[in-house]
Amino acid sequence: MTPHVKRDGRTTRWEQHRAERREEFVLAAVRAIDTLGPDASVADIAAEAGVSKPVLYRYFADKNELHAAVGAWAADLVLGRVLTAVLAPASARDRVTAGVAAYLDTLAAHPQAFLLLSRPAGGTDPLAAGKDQIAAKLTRLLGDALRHLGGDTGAAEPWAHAVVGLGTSVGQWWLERHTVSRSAAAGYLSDFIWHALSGAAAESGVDLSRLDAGDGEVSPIRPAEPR
Amino acid sequence: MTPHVKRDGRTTRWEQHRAERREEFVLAAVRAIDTLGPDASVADIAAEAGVSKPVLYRYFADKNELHAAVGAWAADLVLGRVLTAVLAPASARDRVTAGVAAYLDTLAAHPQAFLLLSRPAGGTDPLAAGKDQIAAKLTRLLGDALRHLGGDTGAAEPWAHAVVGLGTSVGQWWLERHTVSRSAAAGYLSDFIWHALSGAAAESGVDLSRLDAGDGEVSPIRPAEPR
DNA sequence: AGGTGATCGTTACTGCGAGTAACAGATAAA
DNA sequence: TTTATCTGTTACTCGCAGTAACGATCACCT
Repeated sequence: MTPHVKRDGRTTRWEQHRAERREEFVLAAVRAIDTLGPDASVADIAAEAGVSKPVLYRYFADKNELHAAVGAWAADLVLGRVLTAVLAPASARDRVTAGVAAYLDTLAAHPQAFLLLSRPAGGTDPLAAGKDQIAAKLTRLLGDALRHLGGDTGAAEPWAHAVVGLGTSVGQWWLERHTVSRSAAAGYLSDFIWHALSGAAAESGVDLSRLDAGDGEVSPIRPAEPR
Repeated sequence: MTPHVKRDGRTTRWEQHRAERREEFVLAAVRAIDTLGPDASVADIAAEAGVSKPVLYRYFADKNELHAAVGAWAADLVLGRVLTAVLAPASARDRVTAGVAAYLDTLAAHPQAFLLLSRPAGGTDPLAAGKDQIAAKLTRLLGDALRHLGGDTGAAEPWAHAVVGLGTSVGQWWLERHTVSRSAAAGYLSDFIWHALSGAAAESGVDLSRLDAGDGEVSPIRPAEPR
């Protein structure tokens, strides 16, 4: 891990700076997308950041990578908010409800960005990245819970993807046509998720509603692990 | 509704033919996408159909419309298969299971096309069309069931979107990494959906497992209503 | 028979947006 | 002072969506 070829101070001194600028460009992209919609061109984003295209391309190999970074940013945002809500001490059901509420709040703050989030893989890899990131976290969460309760841990991954897909789909629907209030949407959504999980638990003889917070079924929040 | 301007035989005689050719082009698009992946260009599709681009553009205003048509085609396919499974006479739970199995079978037959299906809206309207079509059908189905059972019919639409999103997300996950067998995936998926629905029903005092087929909670399959 | 209105199809273009080349200045480590 | 790496620019290439313009065919109509 020590310097490989040359690596004198002239090489290394920029590294922190690079990370900061990259982050700055991601935020500019989010701003541009919030304003211009998810089809904002690279030139638009560069303009929003106050630079010209080639500068952006020094930080991101192509548009997909930029989009992926935006996806990761959004995923961190939701994950952070939802996890703090879900891990708060309360009954299991209340925690689900709180998590869903936090989710919809976050969506409402950046509608355009989240519409982008729901446009995932062609065959290549546009920005499923964000969703996968969330799904991975959820998989661990569910897996731990299932193990703790003695259920079938194989269910963790499919269910995690189910919850993510369900969330993006309902979220998108709610963002596009606001036919119901946020709280109503949150209610329907959390009922659905709660019943799915607790019903499955009940079937293996576990009463989920007795599960309390801080129950060790989940690891603490970690600050956006590097990709 | 009688001829508006001129409409002699020379105008009308093509109408059936147009519909047939359009369908033919949709199938060619499906083939091209199955082969070349979801990023197949319009030229690729035209080549697959044995024509040149402008011909395609006589039938579809732009690429989105073509994609939307592919989405609609796929939606019809799944809807057809899933509905016949779901409407077959059996216990409610078995019907859910059968529906999910039919769904995964259909996915497996056209993986590429369905990966395309899950790449929906920018802000414009790429091919959310197909998903919306399914969601609409599901909304009616659930709405009728809820009304029949005296539940809150407002839940129908969010839940329909939840089921669609859940299905595409898990479907995509399963197509990309086949980490579990089809039947296992089907099991996890149908458990999830079944518990979500029956749990919600139970909460309003209804025992869903007593619901039998042909219960009038659903209208018969209709042959792909024109858009 | 001969004109007409619609299709069939082609090749060759425009135009936009992603990504690149090439070049010039700044700054701090060596 | 040289050197490595950043800063940034303008002006290009190139691929693909979509269009223009043209000619052929064939059944209907008069």
